[in-house]
Amino acid sequence: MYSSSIIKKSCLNLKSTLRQTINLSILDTHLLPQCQSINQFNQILSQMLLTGFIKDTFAASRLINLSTHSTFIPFHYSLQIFNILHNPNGFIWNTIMRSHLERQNSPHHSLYLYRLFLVSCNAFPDNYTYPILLRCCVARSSEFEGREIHCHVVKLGFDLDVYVRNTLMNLYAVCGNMVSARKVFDESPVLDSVSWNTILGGYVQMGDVKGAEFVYSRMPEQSTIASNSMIVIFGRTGCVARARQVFDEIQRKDMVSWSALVSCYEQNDMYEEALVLFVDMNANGIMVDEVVVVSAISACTHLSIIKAGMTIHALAVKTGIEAYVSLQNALIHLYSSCGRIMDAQKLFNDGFLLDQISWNSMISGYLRCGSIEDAKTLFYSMPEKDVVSWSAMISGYAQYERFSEAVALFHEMQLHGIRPDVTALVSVISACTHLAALDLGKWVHAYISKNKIQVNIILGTTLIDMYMKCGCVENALEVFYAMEQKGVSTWNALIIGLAMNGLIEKSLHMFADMKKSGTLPNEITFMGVLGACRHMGLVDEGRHYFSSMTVEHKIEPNVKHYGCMVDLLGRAGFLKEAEELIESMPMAPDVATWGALLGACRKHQNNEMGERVGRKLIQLQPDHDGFHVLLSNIYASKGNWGDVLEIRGIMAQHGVVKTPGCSMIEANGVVHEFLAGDMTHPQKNDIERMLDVVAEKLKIEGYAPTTSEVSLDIDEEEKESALFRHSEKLAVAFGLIIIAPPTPIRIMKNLRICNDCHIVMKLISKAFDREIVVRDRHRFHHFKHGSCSCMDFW
DNA sequence: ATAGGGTTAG
Repeated sequence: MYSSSIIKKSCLNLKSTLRQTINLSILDTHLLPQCQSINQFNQILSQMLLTGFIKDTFAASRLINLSTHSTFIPFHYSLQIFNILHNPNGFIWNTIMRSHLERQNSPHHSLYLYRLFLVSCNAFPDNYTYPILLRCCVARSSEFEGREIHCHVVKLGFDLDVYVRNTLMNLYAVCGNMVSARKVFDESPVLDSVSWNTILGGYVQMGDVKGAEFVYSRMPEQSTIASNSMIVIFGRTGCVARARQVFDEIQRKDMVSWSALVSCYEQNDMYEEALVLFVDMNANGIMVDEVVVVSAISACTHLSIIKAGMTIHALAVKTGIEAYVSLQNALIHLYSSCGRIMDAQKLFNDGFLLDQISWNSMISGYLRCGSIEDAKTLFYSMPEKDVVSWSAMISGYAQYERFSEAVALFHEMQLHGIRPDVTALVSVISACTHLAALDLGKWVHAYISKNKIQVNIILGTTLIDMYMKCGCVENALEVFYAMEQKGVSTWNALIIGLAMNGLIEKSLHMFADMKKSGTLPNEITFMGVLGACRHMGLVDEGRHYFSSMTVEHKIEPNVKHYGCMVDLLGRAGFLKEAEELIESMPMAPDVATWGALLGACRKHQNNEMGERVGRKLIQLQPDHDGFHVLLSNIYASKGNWGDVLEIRGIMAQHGVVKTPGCSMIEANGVVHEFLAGDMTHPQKNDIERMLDVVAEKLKIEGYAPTTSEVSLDIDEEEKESALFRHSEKLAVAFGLIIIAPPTPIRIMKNLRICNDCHIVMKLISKAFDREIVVRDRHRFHHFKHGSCSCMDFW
């Protein structure tokens, strides 16, 4: 029998052997990385449990440290080991708290453990503990908890440790409290490079250029890191030249130095410079990573240079960084905004965890290339829609003239409680303009005022345009005068709008004001000015403005300007001069130019020229309905039914269908549509009766229908009845029923108002004492007391 | 006796 002391002794020997073996062979620092799998780890762990070696705090420390640093060991495993340890030392506590923060991203657990740590036996927080805890506070962005930790630091006497002080500084800086951060900095007995970088980084993050410059200028050594920070803050505050200067002065530029400058250019809309620098960076053999590549791609997107973008994409693939989400997003944005929707779609479909911007840029990409349905499908399948998604979709509808859908979506957006941004507002107002939905337009305007939304140039101009095109000149002027900043487009909307509403003198006056204000007129402005002259037949003024374009403003007239002049001259009866002007044009006259001349021939009954021009036009654009109709009208007015039939034949041959006249009228927020001869309206009986009343009253006023323009070879009575069912007459009858005076009856027509309807509207305005506003495809007619604002010239 | 901690930037 062995005595117990011998057993004890041999056990001790065994233990020490084991300890040495295991300690040296497995737990030694240099051999630790050899543990490569959970199996190997389990072997070590079970050996230690079996031998009781686990109770050795030093060995346990190594083990815990190993486990928390190995990705193949789940964190809860480490936690279990921690829980069976009897007396974890400070090192173990620190390790497990750090692991909670870094691996679990649960800083609150670390802070909770700290409380247990404080009351545990045989272990005390040390100077390593506090940087961890302070990082936890940063992760929770809790300055309050940070202050508490700061108190402990001071009480326990660790506040002279430079690591602790640097972390404290960082905490205050991240929480935006630069005063406290600066206090810690200023009161530090020892400052190392990290201290300087930290305080500098704080100012950079706050966007405090002065603070950053102050720190930078006083640094004992302006490291690359610090210079990089300066490039960043100069870039963010628009000081591009200074950023460049700092960059040039860096002795040893690293990847971030280059990258920061690329991004500085990119953020300041200097996309060419950004790309040049990116190329330069490559030429200098600097490594690139996903961040700088994203900047470069974004520059390509802004410049719409798809080729460079694709080259960079290839570079990214070669570098092996193509899987980064930020890069995927940037590429999707690039491809979708450059019209390569298929490439974008592929990336999008393969993409994983793509951000909101990708969804939005796919939607705008689809819309850009006209795939509205795809955009719509994507829009409705999005997990989350933000204002940008809604705005993109609404403006897409508006751009493709799907105005009622734009308005409907705007309403839907309201129901979802999304506050519209300026883009959405602009789109919906423009939709209102086209739908003549004045009520909604006014509502949107009120919404803008109520919510104090800044009316920028675009929004203001859109509002002016809307009011002008709805015939509300006063409201338009009000918007105009209230605008702080005005652009060319603003003046243009005003000039064109006034002219359109018959206020020619005022329109030309505004043009003079515009010149006085120093805003340079452009091609559109002259469309408005010449248009104004045209509306009133101001031939001399028109000639003057036309020649002033080249002489005074250095603007070459385009086809449209010529067309306008031809129209002006032609209408005034200067047919010969008009035709000569066409022949003198430096560019090929377009269909509209000839069309203007044809219209003039019709008006001045120059049938010889009319037929010549008409035939030419039909050849030029065989599928245009208007010219056939005009020409056929010329024949019809002469009773030349044979030629009328021939034109009809040509029309049938080319499948030309006369665009049906269509008038819209808004009543109580609902837009009603009437087609010529269309009697499908639910209130058709009332309308029918009202038409009879109108006919009665007009007869008293001495009205006789102008049937000569009806080019149908039918008898007079039928002609009269067809004439009396023109869409604008149906609309006005409906308006007389449903809109109570003194509200004007507002009608919008797709074609130009015909002569007969114009007469009828004047008579109605007198006989019923109503104000009627008709907007045809050209301009406005304000009927009041039997006369029209166009003075019968249109 | 011993291991471990902090900052910044595109």
